[in-house]
Amino acid sequence: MLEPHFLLNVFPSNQFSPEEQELFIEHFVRITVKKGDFLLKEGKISSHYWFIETGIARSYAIDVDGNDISTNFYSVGDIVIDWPSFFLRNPTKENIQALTDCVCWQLDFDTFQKLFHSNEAFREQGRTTLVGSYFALKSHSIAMITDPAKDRYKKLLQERPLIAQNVSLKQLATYLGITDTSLSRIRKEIANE
Amino acid sequence: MLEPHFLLNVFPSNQFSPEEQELFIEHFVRITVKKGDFLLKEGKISSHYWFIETGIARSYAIDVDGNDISTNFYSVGDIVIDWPSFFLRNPTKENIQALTDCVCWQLDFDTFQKLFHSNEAFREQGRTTLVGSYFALKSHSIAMITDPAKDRYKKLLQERPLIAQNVSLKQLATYLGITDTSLSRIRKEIANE
DNA sequence: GGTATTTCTTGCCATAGGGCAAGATTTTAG
DNA sequence: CTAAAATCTTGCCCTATGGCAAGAAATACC
Repeated sequence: MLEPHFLLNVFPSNQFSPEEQELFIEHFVRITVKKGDFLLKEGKISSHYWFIETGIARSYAIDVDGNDISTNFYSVGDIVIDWPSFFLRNPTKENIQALTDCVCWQLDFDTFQKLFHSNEAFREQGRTTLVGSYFALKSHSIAMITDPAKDRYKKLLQERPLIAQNVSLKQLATYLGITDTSLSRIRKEIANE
Repeated sequence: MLEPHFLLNVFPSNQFSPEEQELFIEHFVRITVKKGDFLLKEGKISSHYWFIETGIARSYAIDVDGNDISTNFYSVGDIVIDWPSFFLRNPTKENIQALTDCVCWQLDFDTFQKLFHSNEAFREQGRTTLVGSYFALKSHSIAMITDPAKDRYKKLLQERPLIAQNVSLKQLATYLGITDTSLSRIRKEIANE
């Protein structure tokens, strides 16, 4: 029995016609990435984005003191994209690295533009996805102000268990805005509750 | 001598044809807002956005403990929009309030959609503006982790002096993720440098 | 112009989380 | 299978920032 194409989850039939599905799918390229490989490196202009079929990835920025700060994590079904670099055609300040071997579906900027300006449904979905990322970022950003570190970690555990359980302490900690030492203590506290 | 229309700054002639400029401008409505009035209230679905011709505004969210957290400030030339509520048609969690009397140019969702799907230049600009907001939010969010409060305040002073000098201590402080007490002390330290 | 209200400053002490370093544990790689 | 490297835990003490409350200053209002 033939598996349905992974990208049908991304372009589901309740939102896209069969013709649209076929059109979009034929423009994506399947790539595989080894653990540790980079999808994007600081200083480059991002010319692609990806949907993850299998695996986990992380984006991070390097601050003035050389510390590595996780900005996001990506797992199955997620879009992996550096929005500003991809759309503003700027050199990025972020790195995106595979934390495990990954299978991804890749689209390049020019192809994206063609689809974006020619197909209304694609356009609406693109905009919705971007706004969704914006909303997630804002929620995280507000939580950093209002919630104590332990609550932020608990939320991550609940909302993204796959991430919380498969990413190293250090990398999770910087995403939560704390040190690995503190996160270790928080885990201990939670274990004792 | 006739003043050029304010919106020509928003749709400059190096990016838009005279026909496009006229098309866009005729769809915007000029509104005035009194100090203290709300452009948007928590729970509503945002159906408009605005460009500020004169005045200052602030958006804020109320956290679980009832504290008011500033999420952004807006001054002359800025777009005032709740991206998620406007595009996802969700009830918003934010409030947007005029801090001074304001003159704004307003566009409604349906008109926006019509222009967005019919005009490529409008679409490109809309996307660029949204990505710009995303980038600003991400920068602020990373700074909250990597920079001490004093540096964050100095950056605000430098990048948005009009805001830093015209918004109350309390409202600035929550935006920076600290208390008004701490910001007061930071100001004192800076004054003594 | 004077009173009420809001905003800002400051002191005192409390606390979340950080810095460092040693040791324990787990993972990686030959 | 074993050694090296990476990751995680823990102790000790430190620092940035918070909480509260009183007084000072600025602003709004009649």
